[in-house]
Amino acid sequence: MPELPEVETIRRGLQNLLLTKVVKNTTVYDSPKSFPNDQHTVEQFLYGANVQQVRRRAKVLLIDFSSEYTLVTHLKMTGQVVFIGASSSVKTDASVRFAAGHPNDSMLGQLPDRSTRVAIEFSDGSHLYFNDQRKFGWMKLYPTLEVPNIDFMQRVGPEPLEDSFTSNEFIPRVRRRNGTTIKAAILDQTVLAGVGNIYADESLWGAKIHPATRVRDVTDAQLAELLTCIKAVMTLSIEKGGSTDKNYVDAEGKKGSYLQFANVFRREGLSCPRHPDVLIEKSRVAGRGTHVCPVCQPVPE
DNA sequence: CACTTGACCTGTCCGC
DNA sequence: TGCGGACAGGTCAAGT
Repeated sequence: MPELPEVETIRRGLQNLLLTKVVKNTTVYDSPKSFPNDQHTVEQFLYGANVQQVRRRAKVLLIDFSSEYTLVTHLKMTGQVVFIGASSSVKTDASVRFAAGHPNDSMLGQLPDRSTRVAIEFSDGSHLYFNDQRKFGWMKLYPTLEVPNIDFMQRVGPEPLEDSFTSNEFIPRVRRRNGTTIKAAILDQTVLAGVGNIYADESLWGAKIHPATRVRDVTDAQLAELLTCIKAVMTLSIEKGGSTDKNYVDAEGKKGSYLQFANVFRREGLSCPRHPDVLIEKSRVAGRGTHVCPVCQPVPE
């Protein structure tokens, strides 16, 4: 679920809340993919270190510490990050609690809970919880200088929202996947970073391209329009705090409301915004649930 | 090699 | 009501 806009929303919230926080302790629950580092490394390079900055690359969250180690987190599908401020006597509310990622009901209860994979305690008594129902996500520790050498970082494509990323670069990268469908191509993280199922469907609707169209059958002009739509959709989503289907609030008490603005995603059976009398259809493309307007996006030959 | 499918997991929803 | 199966969808490994 968390795609680029969701992780960027998380980054912005944590940047404000975590700066200068000092790590006091960590607890790893049932999370076989997290902290393969030996306990000695975690203790030596995390404990007593303070947060310098919070970065994002693609869908990966990067928390840099003064020890020149970086906490690298991938939320995959159901991961979430929850910050709870020091509150032994102070009542926990939106002013001290930040939650982002895939929402679930447990967020309204006490943490840690059944889905908690990692808990980080800071010296002021606040906590950062990494929760993940399905255990696909992970949290690992790397020397900051080695982060660019991680396999994923080596292979992941350009950031779509960089002004320097234009159709001049986008088109040849997509055409490397000429034999597959346009949806599979933009979901490929080595082509460009950060597009997941929601924004793939939304941007393809925006560019009026059927997701199952072979890349070779999409014109350069259409690809240029598609990139424009990817940028627009992601920019709007970040403004809206990302996508969530259940209610939650971030540090400022705002909801991630992008899905209210979605044109096709999870709107099967509802009317296309461009065609009030045409209903959105759902099918399966590139192994994912896929939403299209059958008039805007005619099925390819 | 290029592309597609399955595995990783758990919770939820739907039909019988 | 209970139960089995489909589904959710990011990424990597395995299969075609």
